[in-house]
Amino acid sequence: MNAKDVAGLAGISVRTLHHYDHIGLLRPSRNHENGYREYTDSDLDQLQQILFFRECGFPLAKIQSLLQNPAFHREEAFQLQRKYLLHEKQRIETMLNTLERTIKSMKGEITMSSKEKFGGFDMNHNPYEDEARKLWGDESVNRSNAFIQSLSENEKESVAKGMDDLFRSLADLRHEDPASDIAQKAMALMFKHFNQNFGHTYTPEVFAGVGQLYVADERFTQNIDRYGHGLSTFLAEAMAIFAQRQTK
Amino acid sequence: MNAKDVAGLAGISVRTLHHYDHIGLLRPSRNHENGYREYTDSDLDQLQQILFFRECGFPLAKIQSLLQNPAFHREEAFQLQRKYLLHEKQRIETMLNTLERTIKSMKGEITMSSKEKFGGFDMNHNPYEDEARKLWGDESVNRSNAFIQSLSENEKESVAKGMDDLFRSLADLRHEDPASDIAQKAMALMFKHFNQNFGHTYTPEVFAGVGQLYVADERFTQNIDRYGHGLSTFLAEAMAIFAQRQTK
DNA sequence: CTTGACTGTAACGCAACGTCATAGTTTACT
DNA sequence: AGTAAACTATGACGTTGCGTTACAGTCAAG
Repeated sequence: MNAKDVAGLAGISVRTLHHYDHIGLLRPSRNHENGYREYTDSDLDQLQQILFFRECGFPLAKIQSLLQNPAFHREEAFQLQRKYLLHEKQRIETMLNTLERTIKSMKGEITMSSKEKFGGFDMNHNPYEDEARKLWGDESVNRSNAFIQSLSENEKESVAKGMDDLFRSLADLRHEDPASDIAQKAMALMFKHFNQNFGHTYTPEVFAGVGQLYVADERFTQNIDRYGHGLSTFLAEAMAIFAQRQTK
Repeated sequence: MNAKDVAGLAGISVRTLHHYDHIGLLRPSRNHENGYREYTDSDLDQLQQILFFRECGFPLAKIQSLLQNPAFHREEAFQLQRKYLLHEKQRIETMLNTLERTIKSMKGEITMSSKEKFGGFDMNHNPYEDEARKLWGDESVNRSNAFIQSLSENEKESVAKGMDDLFRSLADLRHEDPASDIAQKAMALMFKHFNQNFGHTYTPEVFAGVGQLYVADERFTQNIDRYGHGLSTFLAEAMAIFAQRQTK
């Protein structure tokens, strides 16, 4: 799908897509002949996420770090966005109330205090940023997450892409033996996927480190286990075994 | 009332008030001793209007020109804002729908077309700008409105302030003889008010010209007559008589 | 009478694009 | 086939609506 059609679909401008590409928020693949942008269905899903978060008032940079975070969980994101939209709806209803009361007070039917006249305007601090931080962390998580830190800005962008799919496809394996053939083959794929997304700067040691992070940091544990109970423990072990076998 | 309290009331920052003062959108009076800003109740009403329009997505410059326009009508503005808020509420409900369907489609319960995934995002062209233009015009009206054009930017700001009150207080006079004492005294007050708000660049001839504009341009006619049927005609005559008596 | 909270202006900074300008590409139509 | 119209890409600068210092005067409390 080309940029123009995507823009039309999503109700945004082509320039906006260029911008998101430029800052690394949404990097579509390119037609190798002419360099034109080509958006896949997965890109569209990402764009939807981006626009939802944008609607919730998140700055693009924060959206980027959220989507990049390995602990990011799509359904949880949707629930957060739902909360925000319900809150917004409430605010708008308050403003409608304020409006109608203001009209009445103009006509002298009622009187309004100064405070009342601004009911619904206060949209200053959305608690959603904080909540998002609690859910997926941001700098603090990234700081503990040394291997992400080691990446250049240019490499960071595509980390989260496919993370969701990955965990989901791995969920069914969690009752297998971490050392089993099938589990280890999956780890090989995961390693490959990580390396592709992290720009080939990925050693088996770091890979195992991430596995440890999955059980050590409960934010990761909780989110990963949502794909299947015990998945994080399984992954930690399987990743460790994989790394061990790689290095010797 | 000082800036800090106003900001707290309206849920905005003091810097925002400074900004609105700077661009001439809301110029409070000053404490002559120390130059501190002092907001009257009327200023608060103006601020409420500004915030409503801002909420509707109007750029500050357009808000300014709207509020400046002599044909501006407060209740009509409220109705327009009400329309917008209802539209917004609708849009949010659509997005909530999109969200819930997306979650379901994620779980494989349903399938969604690409178009569906972006339901509710298109908030590109709000028809409210156009509607506002139809209601009160903008450049086109200002252009026909030569006396406004002749003013410096610095003088323009406070034009609309009190316009509403003025028309309302004049409405009851519309059945009087335009040449009567009471009518002419009202015209004297109106002339004074205009001069104060237009920065003393106001001659009786221009004053009469404005009166002609009130009956010549139906946008003015319609809006003014909303304060009382026949008010525009009455004003045109009374203003002409007043001007005539002033010049000889 | 000093300290701290508050006020002012001025100036730069910033996010998220809009808006050219310039140039290669594809489509549509003679 | 030729050519105009429509689309694409990449800079690069412009714009809106404030946030954020920086620096200075002012006022209330101890």
